[in-house]
Amino acid sequence: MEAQQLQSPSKREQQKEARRNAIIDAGYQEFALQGFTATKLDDVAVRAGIGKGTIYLYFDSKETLFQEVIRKNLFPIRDEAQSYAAEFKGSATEHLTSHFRRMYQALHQDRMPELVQLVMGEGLRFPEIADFFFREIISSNQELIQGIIQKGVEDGEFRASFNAEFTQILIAPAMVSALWRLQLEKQSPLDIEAYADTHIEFILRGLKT
Amino acid sequence: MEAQQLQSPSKREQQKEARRNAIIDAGYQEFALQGFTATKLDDVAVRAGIGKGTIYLYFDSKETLFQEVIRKNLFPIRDEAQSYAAEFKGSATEHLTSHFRRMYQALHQDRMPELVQLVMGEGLRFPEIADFFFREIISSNQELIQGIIQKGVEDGEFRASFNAEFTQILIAPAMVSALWRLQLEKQSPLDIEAYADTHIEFILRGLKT
DNA sequence: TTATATTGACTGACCGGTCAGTCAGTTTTA
DNA sequence: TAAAACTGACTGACCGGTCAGTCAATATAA
Repeated sequence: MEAQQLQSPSKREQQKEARRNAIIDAGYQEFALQGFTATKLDDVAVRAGIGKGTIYLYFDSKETLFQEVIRKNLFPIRDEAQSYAAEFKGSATEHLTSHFRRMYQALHQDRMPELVQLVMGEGLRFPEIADFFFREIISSNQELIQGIIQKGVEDGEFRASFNAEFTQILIAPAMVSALWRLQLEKQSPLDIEAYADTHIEFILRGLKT
Repeated sequence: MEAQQLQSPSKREQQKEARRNAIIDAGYQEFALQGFTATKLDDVAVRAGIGKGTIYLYFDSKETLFQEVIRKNLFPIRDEAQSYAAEFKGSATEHLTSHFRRMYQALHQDRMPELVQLVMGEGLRFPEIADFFFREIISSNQELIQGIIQKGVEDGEFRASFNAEFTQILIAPAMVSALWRLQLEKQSPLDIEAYADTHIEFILRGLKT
């Protein structure tokens, strides 16, 4: 029995895992659409195709579900960025360029802009999420960029005088582009391709020796 | 009698104006502290030292009050920036430097970081506020910066190849610094002075010929 | 000047709608 | 058939918005 469980989860366990993911998925879509406070668990349940009570078999509270939604959706992005960076072969300039290109791609795919707004607008009010977000996402990205810059300095590609402590200066325009696309597109459409090009060129120019 | 009313407002009229401002003030503080959705009009009333019903003698709804709070607090900043820019004498480099210094000062004074988060997180969900914010604040600031850059290009201080359409790239790091200060200070304190210095230097380096 | 009438600013108890969270009963699985 | 999973009607707290009544400020009358 135990051996069988280790080899392949029972039908029940598979079902449970599927349910859990369905709820997180539905939560993601509703939270992204409505924001945390305005999201109704009834709607999440309908979207997941289950009864509301079932949610409470998998999560303690709306807040817990919210945290899990954020977690589950940001982890893959971080992991992918890290493994990509670890394997990258090329100059610091090339690396930085491709890192930011991938960042733009990630930030504008699917419901990421909504997630950015969610985290910035409401998420950071939850200490747990602010903590998680900083520790797992921001820090990781900062260290990654700092690593690239340091290599660039060592190789003589980048100047040493830029205070690499402040990677926010490099990243912020990308975050803002996601928010803009989401909320101010009507007032003033943004050509993300051109924006990203301009931004990356600006960064390189600011860092080059 | 009528003459007297024109010269100095009656006691009632003074009272009315004072009340209105007290409510906006109280609303500002509560909204900044709790966010729009979580703010209770009861609390606003208590803070303003009045009954809840009174709010509805001055504003149609919670949303209207919110709009007025945003408006009242952002107008002065915009106006000051505009008149300062109009009178500025000096090179484009000096002008851009001082413009951004003033922007940092404005963004980090009083409850401005909270206001930034409020607008970015919840405000933009209200089309009216997104519209107002874009039309009265962002546009104005963009045009101002574009003007400075253009002068810099004409005077040969700045390169012509930067796409000045994307002023967001220049501004975003300042906005993000306000959010950081507000929410991520615990995880990783930010030295705003040094940050602003680095940012401004980075901008100039990116624009200079 | 004093007494009376009118105005309108203000109040807070109240109402109706909403929704997170619960639990007794039902269905599914092993 | 026992246990586990699931359900959705229900509850109670919450809160934006209302309105009948109060009272201070002002206008009018005596």
